[in-house]
Amino acid sequence: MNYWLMKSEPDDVSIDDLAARSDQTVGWYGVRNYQARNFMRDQMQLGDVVFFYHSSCKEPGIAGLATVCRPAYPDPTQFDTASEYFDAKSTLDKPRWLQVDVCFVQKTRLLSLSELRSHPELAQMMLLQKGSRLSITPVSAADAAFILAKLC
DNA sequence: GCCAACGTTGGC
DNA sequence: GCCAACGTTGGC
Repeated sequence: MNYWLMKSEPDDVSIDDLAARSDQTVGWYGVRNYQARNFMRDQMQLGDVVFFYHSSCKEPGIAGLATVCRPAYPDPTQFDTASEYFDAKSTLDKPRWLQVDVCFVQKTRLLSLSELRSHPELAQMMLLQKGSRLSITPVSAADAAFILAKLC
């Protein structure tokens, strides 16, 4: 089992939005970065733990926990000409972009980015590296345990 | 709104 | 294959 940090803009999908869905599940659409896609394609497994991170907002940070409840499959928005995520270079038999489904586990207190940075134990987290912009990053088991302890 | 850092594109 | 120009991310 692996641990991941996945960024979502709360104006788009927040942890509350996820909790409010009838199936408490969301397809993680819109990833248009190859490295992030490859994490989903090659490494994400059913049951992996997801730290649900709110980005591009007033208080960026970890806002809840989720789990991977469907492994990678084609992101439907790449075929939707009305979508901002439409990709003309993608075809049905050769889709470029993938998504996983993520299922709500629980909302947590907000563990802010500044608080994450304040812990030297987490200094090597990919999220915290200078210039890191990836929307999906792996979290080591040790870092995950540390974060989970801080969330409770 | 600014801007640093990174990713992608496309001409050569 | 190089690399300049451009686009995007995302914290501040």
